[in-house]
Amino acid sequence: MLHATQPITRILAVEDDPLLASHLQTHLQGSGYDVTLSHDGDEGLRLATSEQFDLILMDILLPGRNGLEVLQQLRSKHGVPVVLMSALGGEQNRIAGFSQGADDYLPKPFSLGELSVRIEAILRRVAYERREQAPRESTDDLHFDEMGCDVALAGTSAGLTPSEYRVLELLWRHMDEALSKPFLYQQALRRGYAQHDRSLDMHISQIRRKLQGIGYQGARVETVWGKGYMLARLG
Amino acid sequence: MLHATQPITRILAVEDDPLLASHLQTHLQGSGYDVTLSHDGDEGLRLATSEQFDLILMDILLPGRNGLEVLQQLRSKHGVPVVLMSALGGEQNRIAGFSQGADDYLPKPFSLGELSVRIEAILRRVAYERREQAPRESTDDLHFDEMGCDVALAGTSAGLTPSEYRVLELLWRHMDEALSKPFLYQQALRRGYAQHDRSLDMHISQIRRKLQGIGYQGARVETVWGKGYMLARLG
DNA sequence: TGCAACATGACACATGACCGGCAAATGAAT
DNA sequence: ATTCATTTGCCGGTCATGTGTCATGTTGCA
Repeated sequence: MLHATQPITRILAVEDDPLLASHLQTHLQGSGYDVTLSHDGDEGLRLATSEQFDLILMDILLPGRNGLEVLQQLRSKHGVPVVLMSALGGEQNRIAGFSQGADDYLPKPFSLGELSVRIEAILRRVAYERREQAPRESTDDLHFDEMGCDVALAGTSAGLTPSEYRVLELLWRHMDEALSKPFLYQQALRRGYAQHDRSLDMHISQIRRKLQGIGYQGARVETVWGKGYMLARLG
Repeated sequence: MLHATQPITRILAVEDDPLLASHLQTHLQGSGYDVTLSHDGDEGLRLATSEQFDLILMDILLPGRNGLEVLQQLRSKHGVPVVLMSALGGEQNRIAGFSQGADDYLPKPFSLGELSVRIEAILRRVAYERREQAPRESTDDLHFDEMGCDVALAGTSAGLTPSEYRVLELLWRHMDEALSKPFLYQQALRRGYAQHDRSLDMHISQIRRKLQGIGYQGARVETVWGKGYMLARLG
């Protein structure tokens, strides 16, 4: 069940039937997801590896490369959750799908409601696992509120905007490591970096101001001249 | 398989073919359900709205009003799970059914075993959702009248409309938690959320007005900018 | 050191998305 | 036809975000 909008959940739907694809898109967008469509296996694989998605929904029977092959390629590198769909209801396919690492398998026909329920279940599980694996937070450190897109220190929240949150979260995950502008643009702002784009600088500026505003002393956003930005821990 | 714990699950089967209807009744009663038969669309709709069923099983091709129409009428008020049956196996019909809010679609011919499996699955899912959304302990607070679709405070009722009631009930069940617009649209208005849809805002506006009208002070509907709405406890 | 080229910080403003309220249109029920 | 619930369109305001400009700081080179 989707309660609040996360930093925006992105779903890649790989489905060659235009009618079904369109319905998937409409329904999932109505449920608050950012949906990208692809109509064949090769393009799907390219998108899945080049951009960042929270979940991939894929037909098995596809032109180009079939869903199981794409899944296999994906699993060799990525851990992104994958839901397979297929009209081939046979146990064979189902088992093949799961053994390749699929997270769920929907035999056609299925209802769009059913689809939503499964997707939400998987996203919930993934979020839970991530939280479990996350390094423990010390009490006097920043607290990240994934749902609310905000961070807080000892109860006072910084009032970050979603973009600011995504930037800070990236920096936080790569503590003490310089991240390039192109990388930050791609991962946090979801677009390419152009030479005179000053958006990221604005976000950095705001993040600095807001972190100072709540009196955070644990780390500082430092600029690595000509390279990018880095969140540096302070002693 | 049905639990030993009652209450008995009631199913309404709307099917004009007497032979199939009889088979459905026999089989489902054998599985422990209380089955009511109806042979045309109008009567089916009347029964579905006047009595209370846990699931409705309905043919699409019916004398009187066809299954899709009945479903549409039903969905404007009820959330009862509906399973459609049809000899028309086309994608078109299937998708039409789902987009009207059907919970499942069985292309004829189907086995009675298959039917049982699907019914079980749906009932399980609905039970699960109910549990998820179990209402919180109501103190000496608002009194929810599920049947009348209204809430009251110390005897004075707010005069909510059905939609307003469903929205408020959802917010109530998730007290102090921001609910996204897509979620509220999906759950309370039973459709997807599109960008320039103002209906929910209107309902929220009315709910605020009516709650204030009966002098309710226990909680307030707050807007979480860019996220959705939240019912926040006060005091 | 002095200078040019460029990256960055800071500010103001433009754009578009989101929200509240009103009024009118649509739809369903009687 | 009338009434009520619900949806849609519009206006004005606010917020998130991107863009343009200028000031400041850094780099590299003479």
